[in-house]
Amino acid sequence: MPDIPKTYTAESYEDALYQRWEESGLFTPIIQEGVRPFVISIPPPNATGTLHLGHATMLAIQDIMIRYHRMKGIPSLWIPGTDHAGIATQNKVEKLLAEKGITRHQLGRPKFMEEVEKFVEQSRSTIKTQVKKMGASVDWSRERFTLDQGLSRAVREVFVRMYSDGIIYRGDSIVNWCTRCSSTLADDEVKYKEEHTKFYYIKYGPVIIGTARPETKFQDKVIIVHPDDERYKSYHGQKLQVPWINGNVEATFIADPAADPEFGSGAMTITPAHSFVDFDIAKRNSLPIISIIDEKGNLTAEAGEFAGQNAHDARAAIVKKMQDRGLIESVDHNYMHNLSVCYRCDTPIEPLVSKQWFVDVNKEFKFKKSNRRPIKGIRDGQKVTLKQLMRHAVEKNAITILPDRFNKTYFHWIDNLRDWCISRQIWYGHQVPVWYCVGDKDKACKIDCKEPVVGTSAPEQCKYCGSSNFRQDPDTLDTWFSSGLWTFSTLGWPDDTADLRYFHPTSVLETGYDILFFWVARMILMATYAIGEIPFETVYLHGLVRTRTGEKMSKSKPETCIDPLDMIAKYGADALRLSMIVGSAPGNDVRLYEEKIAGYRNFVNKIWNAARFALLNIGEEDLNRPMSQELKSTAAISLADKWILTRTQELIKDVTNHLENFQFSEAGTKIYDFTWGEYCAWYLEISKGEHKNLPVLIYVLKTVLKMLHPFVPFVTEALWKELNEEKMLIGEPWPVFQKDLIFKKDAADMQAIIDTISAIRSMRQESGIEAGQKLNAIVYASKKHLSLLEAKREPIIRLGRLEELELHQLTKAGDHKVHNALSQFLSCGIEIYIPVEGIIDIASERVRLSKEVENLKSYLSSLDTKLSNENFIKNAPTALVAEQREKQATEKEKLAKLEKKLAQMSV
RNA sequence: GGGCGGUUAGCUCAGUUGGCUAGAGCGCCUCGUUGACGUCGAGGAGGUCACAGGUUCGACUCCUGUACCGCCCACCA
Repeated sequence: MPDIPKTYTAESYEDALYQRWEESGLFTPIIQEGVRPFVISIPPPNATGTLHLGHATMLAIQDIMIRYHRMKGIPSLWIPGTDHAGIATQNKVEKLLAEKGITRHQLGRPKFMEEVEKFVEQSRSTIKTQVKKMGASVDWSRERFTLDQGLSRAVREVFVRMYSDGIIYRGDSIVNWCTRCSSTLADDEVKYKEEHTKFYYIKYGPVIIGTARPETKFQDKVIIVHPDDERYKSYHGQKLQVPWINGNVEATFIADPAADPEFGSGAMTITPAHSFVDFDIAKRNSLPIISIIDEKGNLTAEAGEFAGQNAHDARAAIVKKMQDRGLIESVDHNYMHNLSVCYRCDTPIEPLVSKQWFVDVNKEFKFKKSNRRPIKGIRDGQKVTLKQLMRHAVEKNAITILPDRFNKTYFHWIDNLRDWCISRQIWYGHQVPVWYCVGDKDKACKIDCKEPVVGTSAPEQCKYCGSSNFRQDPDTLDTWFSSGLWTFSTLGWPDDTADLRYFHPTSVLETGYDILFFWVARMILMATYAIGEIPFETVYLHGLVRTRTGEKMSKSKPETCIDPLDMIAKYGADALRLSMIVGSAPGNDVRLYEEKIAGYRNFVNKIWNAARFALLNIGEEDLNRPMSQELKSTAAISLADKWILTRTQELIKDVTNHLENFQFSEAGTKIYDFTWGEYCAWYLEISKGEHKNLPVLIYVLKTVLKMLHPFVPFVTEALWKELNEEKMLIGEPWPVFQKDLIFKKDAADMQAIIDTISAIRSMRQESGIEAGQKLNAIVYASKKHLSLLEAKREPIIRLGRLEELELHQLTKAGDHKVHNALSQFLSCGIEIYIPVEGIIDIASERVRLSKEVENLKSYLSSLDTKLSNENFIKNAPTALVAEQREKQATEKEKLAKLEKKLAQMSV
């Protein structure tokens, strides 16, 4: 008999098990031509530090999918990796340096980069450890990092292609500028914060204009009015002199629909260089764009005497001057507006015009079709825009988004998408693959050869002046530019590798809904553009992990913020995994707290003990005996065996279906209920009293362990070893539904026994009979049931805690009187009486009985009305009608018996 | 302003083609040393499925509207 501890202590098994898995090589799939693989690219965690519960969630869900498919015998690849996360990582390192009083500028670019790389190396190894702690069965041999040589090559390749297709361009455009990061930000890297501020109404010649930012108004020179606004129709195109902050300016009236006649005076001035809306108006009307604020946040020469001052700080003085000049009409002191701030550092965003690199999402180019798994519906060489491609991929169902409500969000995002600013003025990242000739020292370049040279590597010689001195563009690319390539750059693209050919497109992209735009959409853009394939077939979006009260978890609130590593140390990775899977629906946020994890730890321990008990009954020789044949041999098989075998087959069907349909919570719940509520609570309990059928016991245990494995890989693998299995569970085949192990009738019979025992237990306790008190039970049943009950006499007595069990055949008259007894009438026709004379007060039983009669009556009346409704009979499925009829009959019979019984008690 | 989601037992949540007297875990109450498990076992209380209409033989489930909570997008000078 194996010596197994009474409780499962996760920490003494997990690391060793993970190591065994790794050493087994099973994390690395074997390419089988002709078999479609199952592939997940991990959403690469940022190389900024540690994993949080969001990562734990994604690891749990993805590991379930990977392990399931691996067990099904499908080559399953899960590629791990990390993202360099340019801005986030640079900020982090800058903060660390600031603690030592050092700035990145003091260090200089090369030294600073060394610091970053040191930090990142550390961080990446921490992340790797944590991924292992979760039990994630990723293929470490294919681990990638967005700054790897290969991936960097992919980045340059895409950049060059896009540039030559005219999709990437360099231009002066309005961008979100973070003055602290000294960098641009993409539109979706800007967050909004509500803020109270002053709102100024200012006289501008004949009109009153409103603004919250008077410091940007120095060069406002046009008055925009709506073309249809009758008040201003005669002014269109007129010029006039207007007294302004630093003297008079010449103002022009321009008609443009952007002006809302209902708002204020219906007229407005514009500041094209510092407002996205105004910039568009200026472009439409070919108006000059004058920068008032520079990249440090200071006022430019255009501000006259205020030049050089910080724009925000100068506001008061500027307002003062306006006031002195009589320009201020009024001030609203309680104006609410949304302040835009940097999503990384919370600094207010300054929209300004700057020379940057953009991806044009509306520019047509010739689509290049993949020759392996091309997107349907678009021809090779067809002219398309990136927007159209992104829309097409999802609209035509090449990509399925789950839950599907996110389709709408996705389309809305695409429709409002503007050109993507991809250059960043930070140091950490892929440097823009663009060079500029600087000429030679002795022979300064006379020809104007300053045009950008774009290429995958530095140019050798300037085609104009022959110089080989080039300066690479100092900017780096948006992090999402490289992570957008993730599904195929990790497989070796731009080379035509075996991996790329076999594993792309990937199967499922599983991630949080919060990065649908940041990342998911960008991957669709990049894959469809660069290789003419979709990056993945299904997008599964999980919700955010929140605190018990629904707040976002934040490290600044340690009392509610849960660290996955702490939980793993305390409850085990299996428990943590379950707590994030069961009871959560896709796309919905999950509230997590410690008791929940503790609950699943209890379940993990239950699994352990279920196996432990089985093992206490199984000898070594039994374990090692092949016994698949004996399973079906009728000689040794009992009713309980047939029942549990049937239930097991049904479970295989259910769990497999749910997993195929991404219903992880449902699948988990089903195995949980089966393991605890059927296998342990009934099958094992009943087996204690009778001759054990070892083949069935072992078969069911192993089958359940297999199905549990994707959810709780550690405890199941540990037990698998105790079962003397040589191979590891991770590589076992997924259970297959076997029709010949379904015993429908026997299963129903067993259910009748279970119901009988439950009824006895419930009667005892409801009447407040002491647990130690042994009782007699008198049971009436049909001939068929009688032999069943006879056969299961032992468990009924034991589990019902009876002294004696009297069995009688039910007579047609049903006239058996058992005086002063508790009674229960089961739907299957079994009648149970427990004489309680001298044990309890019979009056309370009367009360209980009448309550039950009332219940039954109201239920029956609802059935009656339903069945007397012609339309129900006509329209409802016949099976349902039959079922309801049957129910009506049995419940009617039951009611008659209950009423009779109640009458007998009135003595 | 536009869009999306939530509202089911005291708490946290399941409930996917509309068809069982609506389920689970935790908590609560009563009880328990039965050959694995007290990280256990038995039983129980507790819900007009937010509200109001509608469609349907039938609605927690579909439609319309309302209220409250939350999220996303846009951002009115």
